[in-house]
Amino acid sequence: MLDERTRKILCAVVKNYIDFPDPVGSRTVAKKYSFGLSPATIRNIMADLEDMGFLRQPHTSAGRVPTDRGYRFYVDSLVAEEDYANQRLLRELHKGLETLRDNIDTLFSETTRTISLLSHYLGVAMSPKPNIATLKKIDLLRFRADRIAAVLFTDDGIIRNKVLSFDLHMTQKDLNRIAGYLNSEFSGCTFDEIRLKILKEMTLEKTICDNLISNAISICKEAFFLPYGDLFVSGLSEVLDLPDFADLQKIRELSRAIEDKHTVIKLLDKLSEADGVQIIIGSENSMEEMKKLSIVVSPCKEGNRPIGVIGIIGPTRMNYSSAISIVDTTAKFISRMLAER
Amino acid sequence: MLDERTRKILCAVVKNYIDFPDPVGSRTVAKKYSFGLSPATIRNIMADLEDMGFLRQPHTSAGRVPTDRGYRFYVDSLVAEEDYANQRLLRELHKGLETLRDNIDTLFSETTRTISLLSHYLGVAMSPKPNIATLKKIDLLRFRADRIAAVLFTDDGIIRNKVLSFDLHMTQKDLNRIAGYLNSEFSGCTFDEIRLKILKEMTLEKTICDNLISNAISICKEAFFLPYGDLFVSGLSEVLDLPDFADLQKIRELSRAIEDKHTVIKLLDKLSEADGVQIIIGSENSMEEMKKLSIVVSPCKEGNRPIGVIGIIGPTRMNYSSAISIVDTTAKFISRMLAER
DNA sequence: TATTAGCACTTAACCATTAAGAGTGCTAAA
DNA sequence: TTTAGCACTCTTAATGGTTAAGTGCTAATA
Repeated sequence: MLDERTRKILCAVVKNYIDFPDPVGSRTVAKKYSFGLSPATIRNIMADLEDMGFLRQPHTSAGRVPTDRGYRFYVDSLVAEEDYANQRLLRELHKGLETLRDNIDTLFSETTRTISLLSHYLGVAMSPKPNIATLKKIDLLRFRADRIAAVLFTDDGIIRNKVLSFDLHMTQKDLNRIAGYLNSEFSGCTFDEIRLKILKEMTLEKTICDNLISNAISICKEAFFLPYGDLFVSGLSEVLDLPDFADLQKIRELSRAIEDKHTVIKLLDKLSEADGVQIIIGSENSMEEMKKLSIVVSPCKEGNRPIGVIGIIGPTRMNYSSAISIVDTTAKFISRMLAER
Repeated sequence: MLDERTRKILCAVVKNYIDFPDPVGSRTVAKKYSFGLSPATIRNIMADLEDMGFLRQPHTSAGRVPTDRGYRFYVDSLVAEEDYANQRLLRELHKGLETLRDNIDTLFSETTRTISLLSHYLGVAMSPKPNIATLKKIDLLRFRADRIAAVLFTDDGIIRNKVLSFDLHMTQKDLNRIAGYLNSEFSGCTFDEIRLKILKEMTLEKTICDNLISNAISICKEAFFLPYGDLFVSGLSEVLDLPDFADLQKIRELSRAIEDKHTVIKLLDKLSEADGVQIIIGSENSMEEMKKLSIVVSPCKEGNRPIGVIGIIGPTRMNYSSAISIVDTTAKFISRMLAER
């Protein structure tokens, strides 16, 4: 569709605009990216690119600026080169995160910090949601007079606990028996499956005479309904230095976007099951507040199972090359680390 | 020191400046706050107040603006009136937080959201730090091949768990015995005390022949060193609408201030042991990035024991009256809720 | 036919100037 | 002691002129 020369000029414009936040003129392209063409020729080509929707002019007689479609073209033609920066990144990750292996929340929150420091954009991470984790073991422990603490062990290696109110008095022995029953019944099932089973059990309505089972079910009703994965964002002070957010309105939009955690979680969730780095540019985004931002994310996986998502949020004028490489390296590092434990 | 009339004029200036973000002129004060004095007289008094350091002029021939000292005077003379807004606040709190009682982290993060929504400033909260909690019970559970999960119950009602690496193979029975030993030894002690005891034990150096005790100690070495209380901040998009943060530099300072979690935690920590609402105005703040911000905080207590801190961060030109009332009401609400469980 | 040089035109950004408006300090009168 | 009046200061917004960057178009050129 685009011939070689046109393609190169488009990339040159995008690249230059990423490096310097001003509209790119034909002269600049001619000078900096020795095509052996005069500004006039390049002007013609740029006008074509504008017609095709890859570039646009902020106003008549300004230089050109990439559209989201232009960025998309550039990104697709990018091969994320594993450069020396990755070495530095890996060292950084080792130093900062190695000890956090067993505390997923801290791990993810520190990861966002590291990512944002290195990329100078926002670092984001979503910790694993419980519903596809499979239960390995449940322990029930007495706690205060009328409370039970359910400690849930899952194959994602995260220990979750939930406090349940329970008016009946039960000894630790009772609880152990119930836990034993639940383990035999549910271990190996995912949380989703367990919830389904419980609902079925409850609708069966057969008068459950077995006290143990009836108690077990009331416990389950609460225990397996856990909060969704958490969202971590950091690096606001990094992006405020970018000229893209020099204007108050932009900052407002950005902060509204990242404070709407619920929507961001849903967004990241969709991306958590794919493989490798994924990029969403500006208007490609379904989330209203994000239509002027780009996202570069990668799922973290332990084996095949998604265990969270990490990524970068920044302006559409983002250094995609470096962002991709940082996200990719970090996601792989974390995946490897989690697999090793 | 200040006569009645002077005091009233000072308060009028501060109040007006809080309501409208422009320097306050003598005419405005004369008109709006019927003192029965002409602008000229008020001008004289305002000049006096400036000499005394309660007001200042942004530039010659502008109206007056309160200094930090001026705000301080105003705040000290404020009686936080429990007004109808509190009723609304309480309803809001009931609706939003009641179900979260047993999940402290979610409770605190939701609280910041509620506070920021109501106050239109930043909501902050620090969840309890573990070091002054007293241990009620510890359970040790086998987990994967070489890991042990320590589940810690404390009198602040929070269940903490920590994963320990441990190369020796131990059965659940072994662990139960060790847990029993630890419970008999440490329950009723604060984490601080426990850490001290362990250190002492370790330096005793007497060849510990008892396998159980030696294992118990290695477990303790890890188990009782827990991450510090967490900091929650939300409501950035609220404050961005304030004229006080109309300028980029201010926003940068603010975001740097709240991203430096470590320092903020230290700051809040200091305030967590006092009683009731505390207010720090601008330059009174020891934290460099906060010298242009004000903080209104209150500890949450369960009985006598601090269990966290909640508060508001905003510009020095803050509606102190409403901020105080919101923080006070919320802190009391949470304290009561925690005590009831 | 594809490229280039030249030129008129557009626009934003910058600067200085101006005028309006708000508020002060000072002085003199009440 | 308070107030009225007035000259003065400073900010803000509007105005207009200039500059620099960059375009689109046309005509010449390889």
